[in-house]
Amino acid sequence: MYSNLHDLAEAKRGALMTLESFVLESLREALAQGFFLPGEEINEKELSQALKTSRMPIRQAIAVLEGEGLLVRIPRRGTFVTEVNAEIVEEIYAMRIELEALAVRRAVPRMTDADIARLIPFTAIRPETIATIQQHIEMNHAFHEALYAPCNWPRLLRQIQQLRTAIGVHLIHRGKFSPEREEASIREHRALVDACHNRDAERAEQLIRQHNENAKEMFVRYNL
Amino acid sequence: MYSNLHDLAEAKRGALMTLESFVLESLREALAQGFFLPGEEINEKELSQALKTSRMPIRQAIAVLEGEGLLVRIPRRGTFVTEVNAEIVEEIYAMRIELEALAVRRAVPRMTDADIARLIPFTAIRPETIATIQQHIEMNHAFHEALYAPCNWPRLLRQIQQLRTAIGVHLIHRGKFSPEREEASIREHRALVDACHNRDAERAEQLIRQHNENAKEMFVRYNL
DNA sequence: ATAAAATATTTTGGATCCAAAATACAGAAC
DNA sequence: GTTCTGTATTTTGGATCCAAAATATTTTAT
Repeated sequence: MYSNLHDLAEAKRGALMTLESFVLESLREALAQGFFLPGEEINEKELSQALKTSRMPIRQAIAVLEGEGLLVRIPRRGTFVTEVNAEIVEEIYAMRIELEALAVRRAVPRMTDADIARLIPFTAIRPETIATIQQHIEMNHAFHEALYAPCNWPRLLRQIQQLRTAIGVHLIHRGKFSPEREEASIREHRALVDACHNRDAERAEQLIRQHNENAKEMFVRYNL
Repeated sequence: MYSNLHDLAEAKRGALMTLESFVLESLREALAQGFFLPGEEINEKELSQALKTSRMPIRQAIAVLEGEGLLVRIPRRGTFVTEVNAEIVEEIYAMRIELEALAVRRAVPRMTDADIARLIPFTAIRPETIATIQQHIEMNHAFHEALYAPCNWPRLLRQIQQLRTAIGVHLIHRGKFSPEREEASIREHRALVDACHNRDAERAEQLIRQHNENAKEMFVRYNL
């Protein structure tokens, strides 16, 4: 549905330097928000009409996203949102577990009090207030971003971000919402923040590994 | 220099589906072979003349490589080969250590006898026969590719490949060649092949971590 | 009615064109 | 000689155009 995309896009129009980066940001956001189904075909013309540009910036942005692994182009056939099957989920989670462990290991000793303060609000969230998958993903995203940011390694952060988006696309559409998992997830976040507070990197790493293992477990059990 | 690039490119011309993928492969290869300096500017027009295409496929390919992190574009300024400084080397090696450990851990139990047979020739290489950085990188690349391939996870393999290329670009130009390290490296490869032969994934993982730690150590000591 | 073949339409990949921004260059002022 | 300013050139970003391939549609034959 390209009309939703149009609305979301209009918000950032003009704020960015080039039309290409405008399209890029819009597409990234749309992907993260689940406007497209995994495996869905992306039509350049429709996109260019929705975003009111020529096909050029679209083509450029699509190429970047292919490089990032979020889209797949098949020559002379078209562009498709990266498909996620059981095997790929295993692969992506395996990578995430290692990279996010690395990020936490490095972030914890570098956290300022302000960094930790930013994490506190997430521990106060009451599970009942999270009603949709979108909210869950958004909250989760914000928490993990804040948790890893102090590691201050842009490539690592970008890679984690990309792997999370790839899973997110799938989650939004096929994901069944489980209040129990939601509660457990927030409990695990709390434990993580505690470990950060004590500047216990080793414990934090262990917790983030377990957290991701649990998430994967839930994912493969209910969503595939 | 763009004339070398032209020669290397001609070899694959026509074999590929689209001009864009032809340009993409040529550029990737050129980067890996050190035709460009880290930080060097890429001129679209010159490139298109060297590869005898219009600017279109060049622009597309550059966008893909930006998505992969090998090139950086600054709006209205130009495209540059990703710069690598001491901090970035630390970051890339840290990611490599985790991801390559993961790849080996998964690859070893899945190796067929044929997979292991492919590794044997590398253990027989005599250090004296490796004379240039290029040869070193090429040999290293082939060995590691063969080592990780059986893990059969395309995203993981691609990511490792990208991180290795990013380091390689730098290594070729600034890298000082050390016969002692060369010898040690081949010894470490031999130990790795032994571990594979015994299907000892744990030992292989420990060895690849140490191998990469040593390589990083050498890199930061002599090349920065 | 179904399958195959021919035709029409859509859509991608590539080339060219144009405008605006950045860069390089030249000349003037101090 | 150096610095500032105004001009010329280069180069990127975007739009449009075109051809070839793929897809959809219609026609024809069985």
